[in-house]
Amino acid sequence: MPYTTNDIRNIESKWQKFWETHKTFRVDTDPLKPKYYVLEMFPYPSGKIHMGHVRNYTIADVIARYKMMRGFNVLHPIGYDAFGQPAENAAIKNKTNPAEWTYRCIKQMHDELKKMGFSYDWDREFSTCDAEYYKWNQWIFIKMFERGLAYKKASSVNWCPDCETTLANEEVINGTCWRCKTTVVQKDLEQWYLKITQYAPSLLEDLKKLEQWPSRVRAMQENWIGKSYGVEILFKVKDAAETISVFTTRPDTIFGATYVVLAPEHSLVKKLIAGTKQEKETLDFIEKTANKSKSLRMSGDQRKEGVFIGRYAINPVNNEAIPIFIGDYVLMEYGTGAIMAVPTHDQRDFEFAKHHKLPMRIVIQDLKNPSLSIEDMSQAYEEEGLLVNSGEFDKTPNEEAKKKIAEWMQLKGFGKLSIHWRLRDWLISRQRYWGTPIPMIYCAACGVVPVPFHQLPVELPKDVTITGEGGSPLARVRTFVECACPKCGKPARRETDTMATFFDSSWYFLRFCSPRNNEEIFDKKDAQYWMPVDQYIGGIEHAILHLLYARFFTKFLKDLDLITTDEPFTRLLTQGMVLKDNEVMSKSRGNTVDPDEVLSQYGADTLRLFILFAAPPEDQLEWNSDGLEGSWRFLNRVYQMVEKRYSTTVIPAQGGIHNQNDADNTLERERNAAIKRVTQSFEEGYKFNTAISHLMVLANAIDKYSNIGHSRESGNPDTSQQTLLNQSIETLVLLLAPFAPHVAEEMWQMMGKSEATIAQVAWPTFDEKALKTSTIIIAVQVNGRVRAQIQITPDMPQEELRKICLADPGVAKYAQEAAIKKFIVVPNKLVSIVV
RNA sequence: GGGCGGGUGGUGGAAUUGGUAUACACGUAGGACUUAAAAUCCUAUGACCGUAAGGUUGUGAGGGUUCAAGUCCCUCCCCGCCCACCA
Repeated sequence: MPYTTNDIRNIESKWQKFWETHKTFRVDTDPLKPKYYVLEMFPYPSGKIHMGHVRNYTIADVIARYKMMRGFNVLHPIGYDAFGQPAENAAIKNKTNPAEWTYRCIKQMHDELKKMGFSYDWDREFSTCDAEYYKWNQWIFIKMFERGLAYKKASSVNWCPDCETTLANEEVINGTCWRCKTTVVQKDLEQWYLKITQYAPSLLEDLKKLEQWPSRVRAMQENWIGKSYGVEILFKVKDAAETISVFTTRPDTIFGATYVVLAPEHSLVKKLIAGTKQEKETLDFIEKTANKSKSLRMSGDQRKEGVFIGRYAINPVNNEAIPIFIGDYVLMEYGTGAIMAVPTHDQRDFEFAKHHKLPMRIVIQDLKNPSLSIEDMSQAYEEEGLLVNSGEFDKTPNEEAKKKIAEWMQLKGFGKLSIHWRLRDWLISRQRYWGTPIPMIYCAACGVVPVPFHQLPVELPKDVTITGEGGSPLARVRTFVECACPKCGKPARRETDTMATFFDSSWYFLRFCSPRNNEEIFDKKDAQYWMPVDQYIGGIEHAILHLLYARFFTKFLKDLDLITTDEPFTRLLTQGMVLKDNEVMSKSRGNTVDPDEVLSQYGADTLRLFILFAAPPEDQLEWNSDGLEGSWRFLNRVYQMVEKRYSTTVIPAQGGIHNQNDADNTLERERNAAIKRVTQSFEEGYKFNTAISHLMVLANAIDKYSNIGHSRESGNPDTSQQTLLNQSIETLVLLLAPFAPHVAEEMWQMMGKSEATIAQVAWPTFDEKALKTSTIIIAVQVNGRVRAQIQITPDMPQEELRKICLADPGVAKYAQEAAIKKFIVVPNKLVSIVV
């Protein structure tokens, strides 16, 4: 019977219904069974799933199903990262409510995921916009507040004029808003921050534990956290009481410091310029810089601007008076907001010094080319060398001098060793509606007061008009804003900012452990059993933000003694992008392929199989509809193979295998080899593309064997051959089950197996002995060229092998016994003869 | 500028980690079946020379180590991603 699109629809919906009614993938905490927690990065519910989702979730599903067949208690949940701006934009556009729009999208997404046949425990499904979930966001926030990890601070923040909200540093991409690409500007605001910097040392240190993360993700996090060792050096200001502290990682160049630069916002600047001739010029410059957006200031190829402020600093190592500048290339947020400038050995200082015609002094000489001179320099010399013009440190290699000078300065009291981090505290306030309300109350008498636990959740008011203009929508809802102070009971005002959505996704994997618990954030016992996530899967775009925040929250919750693990994700897989015509598939490019259309034409199994077969999971995947057709053909072939064998005749399933001839042995070997290789591709790095190729090899072998069987003169193959054939097909179906679960179920049922669902049948095992062959073919090389293929018995002794080799005409043509210099044997692989 | 990946047939990709390069698929060509088409099946398929047997060559380029290199070492070119005035 041909296998049609209609058959597929029927088969797939039949088994989806079966899994649903039997709750096949529902799991509970069971301390007697080994657990396995597979998780994909949950989706933002935009309504439709795209190929990126399909790829991500298919990879996760195949792993989950495999682990299930290996006997693990597998937790494989799904939820929705449902807060965020698109819902507000859609609400404005469609004149609806963000909640309504979001829940409609979730429903649609839920149905699409079901059609893919993913093995989720649907009983654990939730959305972050459910009050039952975000209540615990608020709870975490208050716990952080109580420990000083959530705090309010006025500062210059990144502001997106289009979204009318603040952005975290991590959300500013090349000076633009990560969401709408509008140029980000600076604005002074009072905002809530999370003190992630307190965890910087452990976030960095514990990266070492994450051996099963891609090295590039670890490297990206390491760069982002950005630990640097250096020295804070104190420069006294000439004729003043003030001292400037500068941070440097290059103390070896201190003798070459010819000026000092402060950030324009530096707190000392106004004090130092009071009454100087340069006062007005300096103030003008500060004003000018403040109007420049931070992104513009931070882009590297900007000309370095600055002005002399009319004051001098004393270099502590040589008592030289050097001018003090303010410059836009010095950032207040990093280090101490002040630098010592060594133009000869720092490119930025070099450019600044050239522009302002400032003095330079070489303090490191190039070992290979010792004629380095200021006149000839066209750029700073940042390589290694020996110190010169550096007093007692002359002739010291600069790497060594770094340490020596740092220690010497510490001893003399000129400075102290210090460590600086690139990581900044995380700004989480958003002036938006569709997010978790920050559970804080402002009371004129009591100050900032957290909402008490029994009043949680602080629910989002339902009837709010979203216009996208005029700042936070919540601020205009009187019934929301006006409240009683929990401490003194007097009228107070509620915080109207909501949390950044990254907050929601920083701990959802814990909530999946006990999603219906309304008394606690999660059940400690459940979390203890399921955590950490054994396999996490998602896009590389989350390498920094989400993964760093999730690690931070995990560490914090561990410090609250709620969990025992300090890292959330043991193993991480970052799947590659889906491309079409060599470009990333995206709506804006208009080159998307709708999974829904593929589903209605080919069904989920074909789509799953293609997407896994076309490329290894971590690589980019080029969409190819011909390849899709190929996956369809393969499934069809296997289906017909099973149907032909099991639907018409009853086949005796009894009897052992007594392999009689080469064909029998070959098939049995291929069967075992397929089990071995497919299993390996799961256990050693998820090479699903080769796993599927091994399934195809087995299918080819079965076909070949059946064809021989039909042409046998003796007519029907005997019982043992029937059994071998059945067993091989059975193996093929079992190995196929994680990849194409619907067809596999159907075939399993057709085969009359007693188990209700193949998803719970044990994964097949192989016998190493069956992989052996009685004869093998090896290559014979003469002087590195393959000259013959010879058939030998395994592990043949060298003398015999030598005879056989030389007797081969192809070898004899190039090598005679007398001329042999070397005779190298790679056991059971090849022979290499040197003449 | 810094970090991390890559570069293999017409295409997607394999290669047991130094041991017969191109598994498996896609595509293409030829054939079978068919009134015909689709579907399916069979055969061939890195390039070059040759009717063939066979030979030469071949994993971005060039060198090296080795009996043997896609894999190791050196020099260089190109592509992708991430970070970047971070002192």
